[in-house]
Amino acid sequence: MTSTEATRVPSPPADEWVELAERELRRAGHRASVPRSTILRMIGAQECVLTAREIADELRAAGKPVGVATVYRTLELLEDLRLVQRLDVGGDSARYEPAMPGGEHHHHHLVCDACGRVTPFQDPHLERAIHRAAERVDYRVGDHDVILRGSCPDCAEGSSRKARGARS
Amino acid sequence: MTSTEATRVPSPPADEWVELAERELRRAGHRASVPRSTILRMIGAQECVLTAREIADELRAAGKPVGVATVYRTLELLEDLRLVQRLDVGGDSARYEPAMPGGEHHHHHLVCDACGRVTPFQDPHLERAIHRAAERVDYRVGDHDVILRGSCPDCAEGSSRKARGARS
DNA sequence: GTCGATGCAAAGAATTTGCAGGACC
DNA sequence: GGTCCTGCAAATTCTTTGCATCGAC
Repeated sequence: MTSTEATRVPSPPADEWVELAERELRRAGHRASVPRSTILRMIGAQECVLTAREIADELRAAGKPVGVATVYRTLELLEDLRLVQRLDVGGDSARYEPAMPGGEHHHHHLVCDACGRVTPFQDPHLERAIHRAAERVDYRVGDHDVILRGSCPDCAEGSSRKARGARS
Repeated sequence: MTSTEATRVPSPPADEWVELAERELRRAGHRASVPRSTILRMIGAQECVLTAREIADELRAAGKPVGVATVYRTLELLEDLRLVQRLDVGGDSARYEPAMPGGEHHHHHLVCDACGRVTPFQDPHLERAIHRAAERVDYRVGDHDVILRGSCPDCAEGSSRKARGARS
């Protein structure tokens, strides 16, 4: 991998994130319940973006059922504390991923139009370009989302020569 | 405005777009119906991004009521033909805006966290950075969405010194 | 013991779909 | 005249809320 290669999978903090989240939740005056901790561990363990339903389903399958409402309420809490990042890639439901409130491990996303796969990636050049762009607009910019859509390696294979053209 | 200033409101093609859309729809084997043309004109006339509900409501208010289902079906058609761009900014419903299939007039969006306003902007520098980034990943990238979130000029005014900090 | 947190089920909201009748070519 | 298109209403899906109960502090 050369220095111009975008870094794949920015490897989230996992356990580190879970502890941070529990600490921040407590600090914000919230209680530590079993269902909540279960959800936190599930989110922290996954590197991919999850929907509320996926979280609820996987926890049920794991023998630790948590009500869907609780999942949504927990995600809302975490989003307010900037501990999860909500991502709307256009599917039916919103997706969530762990985030560091300070912005470390920040990254962008590739979305496959064919299979729906979501792949995170980091790119310092792009990141700088975004910051510069943010200075040129008249909004006071805080966050940003960048989504590149196309075909993932697996799906691109099957339709290699169609070359629908990369429109801007 | 200096050369480093991002261009505000990329002024969409309006009538030009409506004609293009009708032509392309016909070319794709679809019929020209009254409700459909009405929707096309509504979309083409707006420079801001609209939700399906907004389109239906405004048309009803204008005395040209069109069923919501028809609005959705028309938007789906247009999206497939790349004549509208769907935008998920995180609200309850998806937003749509006219687009040129070739990518002309392509732009990005500023979203106000406070009032929900969506402002389009163009930025050639950012655009180039995105294209370069797209070459560094292993997806075959076609489209992209860039959303900068923060406070619009009006909303920023009221909370000027809070400076919650631009996290990356 | 108090008050936040949970779960279930009902409520809401956005979008899709089935179907009978009407419009376009 | 055969299809495609439309509108309405029912169906789906995602998310939020009300409320009685349970559990953390």
